[in-house]
Amino acid sequence: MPPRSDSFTGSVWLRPPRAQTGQPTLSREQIVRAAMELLDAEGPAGLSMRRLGTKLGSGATSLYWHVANKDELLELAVDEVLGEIYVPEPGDTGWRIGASISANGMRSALLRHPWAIGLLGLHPTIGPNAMRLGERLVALFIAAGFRGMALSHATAVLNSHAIGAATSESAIKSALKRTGQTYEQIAEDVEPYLQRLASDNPNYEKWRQETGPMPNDPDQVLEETYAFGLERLLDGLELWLENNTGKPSGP
Amino acid sequence: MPPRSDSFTGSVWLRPPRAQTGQPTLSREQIVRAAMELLDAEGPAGLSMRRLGTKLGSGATSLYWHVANKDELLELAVDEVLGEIYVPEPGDTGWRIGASISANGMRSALLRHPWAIGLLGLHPTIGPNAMRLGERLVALFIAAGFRGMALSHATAVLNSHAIGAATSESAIKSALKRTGQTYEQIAEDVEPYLQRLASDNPNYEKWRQETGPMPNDPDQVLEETYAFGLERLLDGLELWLENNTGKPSGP
DNA sequence: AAAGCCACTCGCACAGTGTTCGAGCCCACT
DNA sequence: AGTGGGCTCGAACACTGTGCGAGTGGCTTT
Repeated sequence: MPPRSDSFTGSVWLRPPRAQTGQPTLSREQIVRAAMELLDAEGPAGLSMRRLGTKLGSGATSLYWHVANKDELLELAVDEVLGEIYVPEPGDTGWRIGASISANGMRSALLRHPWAIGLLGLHPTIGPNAMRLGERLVALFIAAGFRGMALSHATAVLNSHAIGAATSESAIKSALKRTGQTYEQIAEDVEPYLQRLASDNPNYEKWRQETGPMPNDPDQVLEETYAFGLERLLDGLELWLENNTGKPSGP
Repeated sequence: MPPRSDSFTGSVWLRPPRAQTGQPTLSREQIVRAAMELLDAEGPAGLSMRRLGTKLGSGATSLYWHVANKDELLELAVDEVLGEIYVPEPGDTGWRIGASISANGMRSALLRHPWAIGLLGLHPTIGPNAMRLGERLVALFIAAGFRGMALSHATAVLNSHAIGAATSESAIKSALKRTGQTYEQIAEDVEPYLQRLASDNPNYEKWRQETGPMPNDPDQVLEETYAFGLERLLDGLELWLENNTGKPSGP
């Protein structure tokens, strides 16, 4: 595999595929799939080229024929994650529901593969699955009435919300998973630290009173938080549509 | 430094500080600051314990007296990034402006230190700076009229937007920086790939027509995208306030 | 049928990583 | 004067990503 050039031309997505004869024992798809399994099972630390090689029953360096380097492998894996997201066609539902389904899909795909979250900021997501996702969303928002730059912005903010929410959620879930503790146990551990901080931060007590005691099902709360934000965001987009286009927001 | 236990009690933030005598040549603050400089200058790959040691004129393993491990060092660095964010007091401005300033601050802090973005999903941000940030935002939103769970959700969605937007922005900026190309050059490189994809994705052409030609100042466009989303989000929150509290949104 | 090309695999080696361990230093307190 | 402990550090271990060059097998061309 030729070394990735410094110019963008060397990107996985632009590089022409390799010629092929016979039936190679390894394939790029197979490698990416196996890498995802390792990542899902053991997190980013669980993926090394050597382990991936042995998992595939081949030498570690054989992988480099099919993939330029580990970075590129991860880029491919991220696009595969995005491939799991379903976005409805404009005719199927109204834009609000379509957008919700899309954002929900992105959030849950990222939570299913939390290792992908930390990779999103590294390379622009321009793989085929990312593009398909983008184009579907654009179709949805065109049908809603968005035009010009607002179209681009609207799709971007929807994805941003899903990514940001998934990031925050993943942080908490990873702590729960890592320590193996329940939410209550952690709350108990953190309590004295919070007490100490509360003296510096007067509003903190008020906040705790407002939100009440820590719930024992964090998953549900996290989902509520995400859903609340999504509804507010969609409300804001709808409002913009009403004020900036002749028609109301549509069916 | 005692090894980080698996329970949450072992977290940097909960562990009692070390006793101290004499004047040690190294300090935790110094180490974190130096680490941030390396990260800012050369990205995540630029930070190794050995390099950090030599930068501080000390042995690499000396660092382990002040910091449990590299992971914890990064956790400290992330909180330091959050410490750069200014959030106004409720009395200073209306809640909308205050929230905007806060979100802008988070976005720019993350863009100043892009390495922090990928770390946000790893551990919950409960460092002192993160807490101060949260409490300030809570104060702002209490003044706005948010109560109960909605208070918590509103602060969360604001941060999520900033994080998500910074993630997407950072992805693009890192590509520009890495290749050293201009936006136009990259667009030219990617063009044939896009043409190929366009045949599968019919709406893609429509999208390009809508958004027009690629602008030569991506920074401005990215900022616009972020700002558009923020305004929509704040609109949505304001709408919620109007429908769920007696008072209007306030001054 | 022979020859050669080329897709593909892989062992070795290199430079570098995070982290542990134990030895040591030197200051503060008894 | 002596001892404890905060603090530093060198050596070592297991492991990482990856370049290089040799090797192998099947297809294509002569």
